[in-house]
Formats: sequence, structure tokens, C-alpha cells
Amino acid sequence: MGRAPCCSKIGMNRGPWTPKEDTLLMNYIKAYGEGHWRSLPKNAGLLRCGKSCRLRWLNYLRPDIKRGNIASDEEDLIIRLHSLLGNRWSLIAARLPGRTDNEIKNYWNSHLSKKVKNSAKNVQNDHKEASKCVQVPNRRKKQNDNQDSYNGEMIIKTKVHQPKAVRVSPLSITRNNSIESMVSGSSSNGDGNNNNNNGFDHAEALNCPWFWSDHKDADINGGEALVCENNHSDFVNDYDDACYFSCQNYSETTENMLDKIYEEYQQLLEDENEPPLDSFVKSLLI
DNA sequence: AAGGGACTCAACCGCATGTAC
DNA sequence: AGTACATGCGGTTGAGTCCCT
Repeated sequence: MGRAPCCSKIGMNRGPWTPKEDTLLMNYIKAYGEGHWRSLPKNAGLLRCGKSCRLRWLNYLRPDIKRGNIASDEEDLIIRLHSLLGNRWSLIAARLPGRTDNEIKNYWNSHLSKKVKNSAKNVQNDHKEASKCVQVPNRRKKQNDNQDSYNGEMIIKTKVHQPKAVRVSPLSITRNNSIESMVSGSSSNGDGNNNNNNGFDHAEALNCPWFWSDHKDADINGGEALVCENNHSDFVNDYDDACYFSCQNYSETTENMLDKIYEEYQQLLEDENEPPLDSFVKSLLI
């Protein structure tokens, strides 16, 4: 006997969502917060599987979803993070504010994988051409083996770490965006039912390119979205303010920050005294 | 204009993990 | 400790659209 389905599919709507369904879902989440996905469709009057509702919310309806084309700096970061993390889409998405893992995965599969493959091919050809003319000393050659090019710039080719897919808790990625704090980790309160807003620090949010919340399910950057249970209205207002602020400042700060994040990843890789990437990635996970 | 292949992306699926009891 | 349920993740699918012939 196989695993029981997540919900009865009899009488359920499938396929594309209608605007009416979207409205029902948005209104419900606005009023009661997200979570409890299994019971949500029934309570919201939707003929949808809970999983489907969750996906629709996370990938499409969340207010912090960033629409529009992926910018070149984002693209660059995706490529670099993918070289480090492999197909860990949720981890990669966690470093790209407003982007969903699904979006990044699709973008990778439709655009970047080919682009990277072509770049690799070109580099290979270039190396072939170059080796016809110049004998590269072994040591130098070895160094070149660790590099790849993308859009004319050299990027470091590192071993792709592809551990078994594990669930990622957004809490493990702390809100000051530093690797040190990621490794040391901010602790979870372990409380799945958060009615308290005590984690939402507006001032702190305003100091971040995008804000981080202690609220277990309110990490807009970690693939999780705003949750507000009963006292949602104030929280939503704070959230909207923070979002507005983060959008305004995002473009000014993101590029440097993304580079910084990547440099920190690299630093960990290069520093022999530090735990290997495997440990680092584990430190991102609970 | 038609048709068919390529591409995109929302949605689905199965499995792994977390959590409550 | 064991079990059932809830949730998250990555792979895959398929409908819609675009583009070329």
C-alpha cells in the first residue's frame, strides 16, 4: 500500500488558478495567516488541495514576490551559488529577495544551464586553442582548472556540493546576513504556533536591505512569507512598511551584499582551518 | 495562414523531514 | 520510542505562447 494522498482529490479543482480562487486564498491568508494548509482550503471555501494552496501562495500570491526579469547581478549570483550548492533551489532563493525557488529553478533550467554549459564549452575550446600555442606549466594549469568563465569574466569553479535534499529552516539563516552568524546560528524558539509578534523588530528591519523576522514563519527572504494569526493588521502594516523600505533600498545595497555573501562562501571554502562546505551547508540547515 | 517544434513557467507529484501526541 | 500528520523540497509535467518554416 502506498502513501496516503495529501488530500482527497475527488471533487478538487486542478490546473491553473482562477482570479476568484486567488482572491479567496489571499483574503483568507490576510485574515488568518498562512499555515494549516490542509484545513485551509475547506475553511477558505476553496476546492483545492492544501499543497496546491501553499504553492500558489508561496510562488505567486505572496506580497513580497518580485516580478519581472531576473537582473544580471541576480543571474550572476544564481550561477555562482549553484556552483557552490548545486540544485539547492531553496537555499539559492533564500539569498535572492523576492525570488522563489520555483522561479530560480525554472530560470536555471530554461536559461542558465545552457548558458553555463556553453560557457564551459567555450572555455574548453579556448583552452584547446591556447594549448596548441603555449605549454602551460602544470601548476598554472591546475589553477586554470578551477576556473570557468561566464560573460567574459572568470569565475571560480568549485566542487558542487550536493548533499541529500533536506528541509531548510529559514531560522537557520540569520538576519544580519553574515556567514559567521549563520554558522553560529540564531536559535529557534521551537514554537510552531506563533501568535506573538515579538520577533518583528521594525527598526531592525529598516536597517536591513530586506528585513528579517524572528517570527518562525515570517521570513520573507527564506522562502517563507508573512504570517499573521490574530493580531495581523498591525503586523501587516509593519510588514508593508518594511517591504516598501526594502524595495526602495534594495537596488542600492543588494549588489554589494550579494557579492559579500558570495565572498564569504568562498572564504569558507578557501580557509583550510574552517569546516568544509559540507559543514557549512549543514549549518544552514536544522 | 497553418502547423509543429522550442520554450516558459505554473502546477503537480513523491519523498524527506519536522513536529505533536 | 513510535506513529500520524503537516510541511518543505526538488524533479517533472503539461498548457500556453512564441517563433520559424
